[in-house]
Order: sequence, then structure tokens, then C-alpha cells
Amino acid sequence: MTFTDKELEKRKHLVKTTYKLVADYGFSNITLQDVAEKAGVSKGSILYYFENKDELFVTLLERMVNNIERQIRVNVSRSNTPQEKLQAFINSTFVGIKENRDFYKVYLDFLSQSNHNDGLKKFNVYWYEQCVLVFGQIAKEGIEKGVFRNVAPEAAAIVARSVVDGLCIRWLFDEPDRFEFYKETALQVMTCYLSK
Amino acid sequence: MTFTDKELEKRKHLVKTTYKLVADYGFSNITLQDVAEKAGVSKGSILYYFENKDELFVTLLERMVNNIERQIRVNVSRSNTPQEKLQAFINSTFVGIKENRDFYKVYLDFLSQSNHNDGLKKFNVYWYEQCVLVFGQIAKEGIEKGVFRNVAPEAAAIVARSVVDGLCIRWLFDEPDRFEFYKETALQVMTCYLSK
Amino acid sequence: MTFTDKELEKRKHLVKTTYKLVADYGFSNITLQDVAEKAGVSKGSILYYFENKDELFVTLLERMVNNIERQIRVNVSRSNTPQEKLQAFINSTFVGIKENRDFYKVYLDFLSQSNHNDGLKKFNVYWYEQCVLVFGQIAKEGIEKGVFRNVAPEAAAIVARSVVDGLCIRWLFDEPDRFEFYKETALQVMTCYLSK
Amino acid sequence: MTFTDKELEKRKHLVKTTYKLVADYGFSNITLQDVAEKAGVSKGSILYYFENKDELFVTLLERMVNNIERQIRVNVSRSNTPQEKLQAFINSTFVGIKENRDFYKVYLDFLSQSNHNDGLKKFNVYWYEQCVLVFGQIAKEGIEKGVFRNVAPEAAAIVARSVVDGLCIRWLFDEPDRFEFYKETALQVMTCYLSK
DNA sequence: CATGAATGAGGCTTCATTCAT
DNA sequence: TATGAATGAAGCCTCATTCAT
Repeated sequence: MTFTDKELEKRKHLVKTTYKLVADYGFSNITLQDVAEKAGVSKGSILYYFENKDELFVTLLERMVNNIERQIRVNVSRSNTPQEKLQAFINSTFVGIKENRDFYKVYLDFLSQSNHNDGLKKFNVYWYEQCVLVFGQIAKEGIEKGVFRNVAPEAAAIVARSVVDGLCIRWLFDEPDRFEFYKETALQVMTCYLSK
Repeated sequence: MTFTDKELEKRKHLVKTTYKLVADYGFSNITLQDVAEKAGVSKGSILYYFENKDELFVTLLERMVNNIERQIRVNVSRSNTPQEKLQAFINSTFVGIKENRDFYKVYLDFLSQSNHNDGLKKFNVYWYEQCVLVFGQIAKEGIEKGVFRNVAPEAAAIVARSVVDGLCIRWLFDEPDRFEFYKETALQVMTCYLSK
Repeated sequence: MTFTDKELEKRKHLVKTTYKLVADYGFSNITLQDVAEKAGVSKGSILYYFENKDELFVTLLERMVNNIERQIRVNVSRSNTPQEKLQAFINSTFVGIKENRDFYKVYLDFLSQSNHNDGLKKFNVYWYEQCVLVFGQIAKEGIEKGVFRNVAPEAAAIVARSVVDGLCIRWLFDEPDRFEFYKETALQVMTCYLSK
Repeated sequence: MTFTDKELEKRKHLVKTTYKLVADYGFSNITLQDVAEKAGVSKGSILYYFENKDELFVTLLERMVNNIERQIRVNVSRSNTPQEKLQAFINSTFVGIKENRDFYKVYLDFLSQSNHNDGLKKFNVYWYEQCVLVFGQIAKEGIEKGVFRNVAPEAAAIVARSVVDGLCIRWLFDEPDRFEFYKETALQVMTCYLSK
């Protein structure tokens, strides 16, 4: 279960390729053959680096969750005031049209499958816990500094994640270039919700 | 394409059975055999009432969307003030623990598949359009009567749908009995968002 | 195994409908449902009049062979000289564009299936025996009257059937309106073959 | 669409196995499972070498037509006089009892299916065109050299193909050991037809 | 390490046939 | 007599997975 650098590199390449394909076609609609072709490797090669198709998917989600989580932490930590941190939180989720479309398509697959797959559910739980930690901290700071109204930080975190995800999912079925509208709306809703 | 009462009854039975299975195991994880066994009919029987597996799913989603939409309209129309209508809107979505869990599991699958299936996407578009019509009207009334602040009705409708869906999806991965918390939170967020 | 007049009428109707469908699509490409729809009866009805799909096909071929055989006998018997009888024989096979296309398409199916189905083979044997009897008689008369050269009547019968069938099958893949050319060619080949 | 030698070998093996099965049981009466078992491979293996069942059949017929056509050309080109070429043409078709029975059983299926399948029809057209080219040339030479009577070469080609096919098909339902009789009869009929 | 030929379980679908009405 | 709902056997095809090279 430990990998050399070269192996890690190859796994990364395969995961990235899978990410693109899942975004375009959905996990249950793509085959290992599809991944192999797009990645420019043989079918057998994939199963050399991943136990099976499921592990490839799980790895993809693991990586995805870790990336987004890290990104949020980094962006938030660079900000100072609670309002700036709220903005940073939203910036971390609303990155760009292309990135967000791919991300949320895969993310939807992830959520959908998590309901029926205990292996995936545990990433979800972890992911949501992290969200509570990060945004709970933002909320707590805002309340302490008197710039947010007095809500339970955990509730605020849940609202933040839900509003952002809800809007991003909704945006998937709207015009791509309304991205900024959705981003601003997310900020506005959270601002209303947290304002005194 | 017209059916007798008996046929409609049978189709309904099959669709309901499928609904339960999709909620439990997910769209692409169930087979016609599964549906047949659970419904207590033969495999061939399903294909006698539905062109193919896809049509069974599409019918399920069509019915689901129509039901929820009708429910919302009925509940909203029974209320008088904009605030009551907002509450009615949220009540229509947060029906009960059991109902909501099944519904949103299937709904998530629906959203996820809609990204890759044009046939499903059209229901999505229709569904979101109806949401805008219904909630846009609520918002418009509230604004005119001076109880809501002046937001674009369409934006309010998008926010309402997104907040409700976002929270319900989030709730799927939280404790079932926190249902009321999520429901109240939805109302709270929307109230903040619409308040002057 | 005995039928009332009404039953016979119904069987005849079903056989005729099947004949058309077999000509158009081939026996193994049509379903009982197809026959039922085209005949304007229910699927179950067909199996009320015929043991199973196979019996329907066998009955069709039986009828087909009997019809053509009777036709040949009638036409030949109305002629006087051996040459006229030869012409009558060919006329009986080359009836018309539409009739011949349908007939030979079904006939090809018949020949093709006869190779693998003993039930059908016996019709074939019977049919060819009748051909030998009928054309053998023509040849014999012609030889005795000195208008045909001295060939074995059975050989002449085999040649006659083969030439006619070979040309008709070939014509199926040529332009329909070259029907007369094929008919004349059949007569010409037989005339050459039988001339002194 | 290019294959390695090994792949070609495997495809050839599968096609030959299919050929035997089609001869014995007929086109629409054999399954991929039958082919797999007889060929000693798994069912999936066939679909690895052929897109689907249809492609297997089409390949079989393509190969069959190409083989017989090549054989005719080779044999004819080795002969000198028109009469010898006519004999070579007939020799090419009447190869041997065993070979001819298999061939014409498959060929009958081929003709029969060609009526209902446009993909197959195109091989038929090609095949008949080649026949016209080859035998038309023989006829033309014979006429020019004054050994055949003056007929249209194309007509002669059609007669040749029809007579040979008609007799071979007829032979399928006669005693196998009358093979030589049918062969001689074919030569005799053609000789009569072409003689001055 | 990497390949890709080969497998076979499992899914969807078709359709002849049965049978209650 | 006639219907057509219901069945289930059987076929085609997909594709994750194995394994010899």
C-alpha cells in the first residue's frame, strides 16, 4: 500500500483522466476501457495501479475532497476579518466556470453514490466534518467580534455548505455564464443569514 | 400510448416499487430482475408495461416531479399571506423523515443522471421552470405587499429551491432526526434573505 | 385435425397474411405479434388456429406448393403440343413481377430452412417428385412425338425445375422489370436443351 | 480495422467454425454460444474478434464469396479454349460432394437473408457482377472465336450462374452421390445453350 | 512493469407460448 | 371463440477482471 514516486505519478494521471470522464459521462457510464484509452495506457495497467474500478473512484473522490478542503483552508487562512473569510470561503467554492462545472458534476455523482455505498459515505462524513470545523471557526470569530449575529457556529457551517452546494448544483442546470450571479447570490444569502 | 385503468394501476405499482429500490440502492445499481422480484412479477412483465428500463426510470422521475410540483401548488394556494406561503412552500418540501429520505435519495440520483442524459435533463428544466413560476409569484406578492424586500422574483425562486435542496441533501448525511432543525433552518435562511 | 368452414377461412386468412410478411421480412424475422397485427387479430388467436409458429409456416409452405403444383398441372393440361406444354410450364412459374417476387422470396426461405428442418424437407421431396412427374410426362411426349431429342425424362424434369428456379432466384437480385427477359431466357435454355 | 497475423488466424478459425454450423443448422438457428462451444472458446471471445453476431456472418459471407470468385478466376485463367474455360467454370462450382453440400447450404441461407438485409445484398450485387465479368469474358471469347453462337455475353453469364446454382440447389435435395450427374448436366445445358 | 487476449458473470431485451377471463 | 396479460427461456452484448507473456 505504499507507492514509489513514479507509481504515485501514474496514479495521479489516471485519477485526473477519470475525473474528466466522470464529469462528462458519469461514473457508472464509463468503462475502464474508456479510461485506458483517454489516459493512453492499457486496460490492464489501470488494474495494476488500482485494486479495481471502485478503488479508482474512491481514490478520485478522496483526492477531490482533500484538494477542495485544503484550498478552502489556505484561502481562508490568508484572510483577516470574518467578512473577508466568508468571502474567501465562497471564492474557494466558486472558482471558475469550467472548474466548477466539472467539479460539481463529479460531486453530484459522489453524493448520489454515497447514499448506497458505505465506503464513500465515510469520505462524505469526513468532508462535512471538515466543513463544520473550518466554517464553524469563521462563524465563531465573526460572532465574537460582533460582526455576525449570534448563531450556533455548527448551524452556520451547515447553512454555508448547503447554500453553496445548493446554488452550485442549481447552476449546473442554468446557463454557464450566470456563474457570477450564483456566486454573488451565495455571498448575499450568507451575509443576510449572518447579519445582525 | 393510452392505458386502461388496470394498466395504469399496474404501472403505478411498478413505478412505486422502483422508487423504493432506487432510493435504497441507486439508479444504476438495480436491475429489472430486482424490480420484478420486489414487485412480485416476472421480469418480462415489466417490459410489457414499459418500453424498456429507461422508460421505467423516466416515468418514475416524471411522476415524482409532477407529484411534488402539484403538492407545492396546492399547499401554497391554501395559504394567504406571503409569509404563510413561504412556510407552505417549505412544508411542501420538508414533508417527513421517511418521505424526505427516500425522495432526496432518488432526487440526487435524478440530478446526477440528468447531467449525462438529455432525456432526463428536459424534466429538470421543466421542474426548475415550475419552481420559478410558483416561488416567483410568492416573492412578487411579498414585495408588492411590502413584507419582502425588493429582490428579483426569479432570483428569490432560485435561492429558495437551492437552499431547500442544499439543506435536504446535507441532511441526508446527517442524523435523520435532525429533520426539524433543517426545516427550521430553511425557513430561517429564506426569512433572512427576504426580510427588509 | 378437422376444421369447420369458418375455421378454414380463418386459417387461410392467417396464412395469406403470413405469406406477405415472410416475403417482405423472412420467416425468422417476423413475430407472431407482427402476423397478429397485420391480420387484425389477437396474438392468442393465431395459436388457437395453429399449434405453434412452426405449424403456421409449414401450412403456408404446404399451401404454396400445392397451389403452384395445381397451377402447373392445369396450365399444362390445357395445352396440346409438347412445345406448348413446355411454354405452359414456364408460364406457370413466371406469372408476373409482383407475384413472382413474393413467391420466390418465400420459396428461398423455404429451400433454405428445408436443409435444417426434416418437417419441411418432406414437402420439398414431394414437390420435386411432382415436378418430375409433370415435366417428365411433357418430355416423354415430346420425345415420343419426335419433337424433343432423346433425353431421360427425369433428367429433363430436373433441368427444367433447376433452370426455372435458378433464373427466378437470380432475377430477385436483378431489376424487377427484367422479368420478361428471364422468362424468355428460361424458355430459350429449355428449348436448346431439348432440341434435336 | 487492421489485424495482426494472430488475430487474423483467430478470426479465420471462428469464421470456419461458423461456416460449418451454418451449413448444418442454418443462419438464424445458431447462437454465439454454439459457435463458442464448437470453436472451443468463450462466448465473450467471439465478440472480442467481431463487433457483433452480424459482423461474424457478414465476414463469413464476404470470405465465401471472395474465395469462390478467386477460385473461378484462377481455374478459368489456366484454361485456353473457350470450351475448356466453360468446363473450368463448372469445375470451379462443382468441386466435390462434401464441399458443395456445405457451400450451397450456406449459400442458400445467404441468398435467403439477402432479400431482407441490405448489408448482405451488397455482397450479392458484387458477387453477381463478378460473375458477369468472368463468364461474360468467356462467352465473348467463344463468340469471337466462332465456337459459341452469338448471344449477349451478359445474358450468357446470367444463364451460366443460374443454371449452375439452380442445379446445385436442386442437388441438395437429391442423393449426394448424384453429384456427377448434376455436374455433367450443367455442362450439357450450357453447351446446348451456347452451341451454334 | 505493461500489455491485451480471453473469460464469464450478469444485464437488457425479445418473443413464443400459456392461461385466466 | 377470442383476447391479451403474464411468463420465462434464451439470446445478444457489455465489461470488470484475470493472467500468460
